[in-house]
Amino acid sequence: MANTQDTLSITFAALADPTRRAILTRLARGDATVGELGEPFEISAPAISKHLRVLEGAGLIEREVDARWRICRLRAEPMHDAHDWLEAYRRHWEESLDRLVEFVEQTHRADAKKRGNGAPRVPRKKP
Amino acid sequence: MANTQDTLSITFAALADPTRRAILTRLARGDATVGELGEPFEISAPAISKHLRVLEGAGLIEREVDARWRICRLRAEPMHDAHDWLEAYRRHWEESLDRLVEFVEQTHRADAKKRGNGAPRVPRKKP
DNA sequence: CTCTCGATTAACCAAGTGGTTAATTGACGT
DNA sequence: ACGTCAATTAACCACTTGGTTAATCGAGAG
Repeated sequence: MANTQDTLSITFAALADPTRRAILTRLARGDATVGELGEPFEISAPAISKHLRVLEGAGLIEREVDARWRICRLRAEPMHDAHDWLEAYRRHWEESLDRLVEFVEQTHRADAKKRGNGAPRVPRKKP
Repeated sequence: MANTQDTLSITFAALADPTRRAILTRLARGDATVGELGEPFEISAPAISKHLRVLEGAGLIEREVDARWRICRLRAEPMHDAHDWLEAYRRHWEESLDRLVEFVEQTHRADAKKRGNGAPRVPRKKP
C-alpha cells in the first residue's frame, strides 16, 4: 500500500520474478533487442514489454531506440544497494552455517571415537 | 503467474516490502514477540500477522510459541542465496562505478587547468 | 468460571501484477 | 503508396497483496 515505494522495495520487487531475472542474466552477456530477450519465453510480446517496463522502472535496464528496434542494456547499480542491504545480515547466515558445521564435526568425532552411541543429536535452535 | 514460485522469487518478494525489511532489521538485534515487532508501525495486528506469515513462508523467520506469546527469530539463510545471485552482477555495477570515477577525475583535471568554465556537467548515462 | 490479553483467522476491499488478444505506432523494403 | 515487421498501447481478466474490522482461540489472572 505504501505507494511512494522506496528504491530498495522497487528493486527487490523487480527481482522477484524469474522471467525478469532471466532477462537480466541474458543482458549480463550483452545488449539485446526486445525480440531477442523474449525469444526464450513462451509468453507474448506485450508480456515481455511489461517486464521490461518494470525493469526500466527499477533502473535495472535502459532502452535505446535504433530504427525499429529497442536495444536493452543492463544497469546493475540498483543491485549494488540490494547487495549492500543483504550484506548487513551476512554474519547471521554465517552463524547458522557455523552451527551446522559444528554439529557435523561433533557427529563425526563421536562416530570416530565410539561408534553407535545414542540418538544423533540435532543442533539446538537457540544454544 | 508462475504459481509454483522458486525460492529466490519468494525471498526477493518477501524483501520487497519496507515493513517486512524493518521487521527483519529489528530481528537482527534479537528475538521479539509479535507485539514488539508491530509496535513501531501504524498498522493493525492482523497486518503484522500477515507480514510475518510471508516472512515465515520465505524461511526468513521462525516462530516459537511461549505461553500466549509468539517469539520470532531471524533465519537469514535465504538471504545468502539472494546475496549470491546478486554477487554475479558485481562486476557490472563496479564497471559503472569505474565510469563515474573516470568522469569525476576528468572533470577535476579540467577544473584544475581552467577554472570557472561553464555549467557543471552531469555524467552522461551512456558515455 | 469468567475476563483479559496476545495473536490469529475470517471476510472483505482497493490496488497491483502477470498474462491475454486486438489495435496502434513507426521505420523499412519494394 | 503499401505491406511488413518490431514493439508498444489498450482493454480486459484472474489472482495476489496489503490493508481493514470483527470474530475467534488459548493461556493466565481474579
